[in-house]
Amino acid sequence: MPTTTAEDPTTSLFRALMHPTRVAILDLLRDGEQCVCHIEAQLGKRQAYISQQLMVLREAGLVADQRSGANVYYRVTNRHVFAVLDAARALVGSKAFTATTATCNCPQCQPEWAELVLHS
Amino acid sequence: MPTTTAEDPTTSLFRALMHPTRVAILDLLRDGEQCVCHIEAQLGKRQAYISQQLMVLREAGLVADQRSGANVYYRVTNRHVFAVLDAARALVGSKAFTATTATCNCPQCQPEWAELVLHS
DNA sequence: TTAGTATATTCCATTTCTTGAATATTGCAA
DNA sequence: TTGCAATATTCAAGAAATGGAATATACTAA
Repeated sequence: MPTTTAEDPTTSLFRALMHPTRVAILDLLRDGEQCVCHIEAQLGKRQAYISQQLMVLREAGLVADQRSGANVYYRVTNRHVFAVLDAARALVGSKAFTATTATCNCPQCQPEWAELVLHS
Repeated sequence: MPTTTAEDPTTSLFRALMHPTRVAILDLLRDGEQCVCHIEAQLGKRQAYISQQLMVLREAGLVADQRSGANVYYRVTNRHVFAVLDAARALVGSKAFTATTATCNCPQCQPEWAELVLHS
C-alpha cells in the first residue's frame, strides 16, 4: 500500500533526497543522461538495488527514463534539483559525489563513442 | 540504539527536513526567534509534539534554543537553511507556511512587547 | 525460437520514523 | 516549600523505509 495521504510536495521532495544512493545518482546525472549500467558501475551497487532507487526518483518526478535499444537512459527532469543539492551542501559543507573511472558495457563507455562525440 | 553509522551530512539534512511540521517550524523562524508556545499556537499542535520536532531539528544542528525565564526561544543556527527550503520550493512550486494571527502568552505576543519594539 | 544481456518488479525481514500518552524537569511566584 | 506554567523526555504501537533475494520483462542476436 503506497502513501495514500496527499503529502506536502516539499516534504515529498526531501523524502526522495533523503538517501545517499539517490543523491549520488542525481549527482551522476549532472553531466547528462546515463544508462543504468553506468550508474551501477559508478556506484558499485547491485543492479536491482540501483533500479529500486531509480524507481523512487522516478516516482518523485525527479528523473525520467528513455529506452534506447537494450539500454535505458535516465536524466534529470528539472535541473533545478541541483540547486537544492548545492544549497544543502553549502549548508552542511560536504562535497558532491564525483564520478570515478569505472566503465560499463554501454555505448557511452565504448571508445568508439568518445570518437563520435569528439568528431561531431 | 541511535543511528550509529556515520551518515552522509547531506542525507542527514534532508532527513531532518523530510517532515512537514519541521519545515513549518523553520519557516516560522524566518522572522527571528520564537518561543515554543508561539510555535505551538501557530501550528495548532500539542506541546509535546512540537517539542519532539524541535528536538529533531536541534539534534540536526538546524536550530538552537535559549532560555529566558519560563520560556525557551528557538532560532535557526544558519540562515542558509532557508536557501535550501527556497530552492526546494522553487523546484516543486509550493509556498512556505505563513504565520497566522494566532497568539500565545509569551512576552512577544503581549501588546506591551509590540510597543517596546516600535519605540526602540 | 532460443539464449543472453539489460533492466524492472515483487516479496520479505529488519530497522527506522511517527505520534499519542504519560511523565519528568525547569523556573517563577506565593 | 507548594503550586503552577512552560518545556522536555520517555515509552510504545503502528506506519514506512531499507536492502537482499528471487523473479519478471524487454530487447538483441543467432
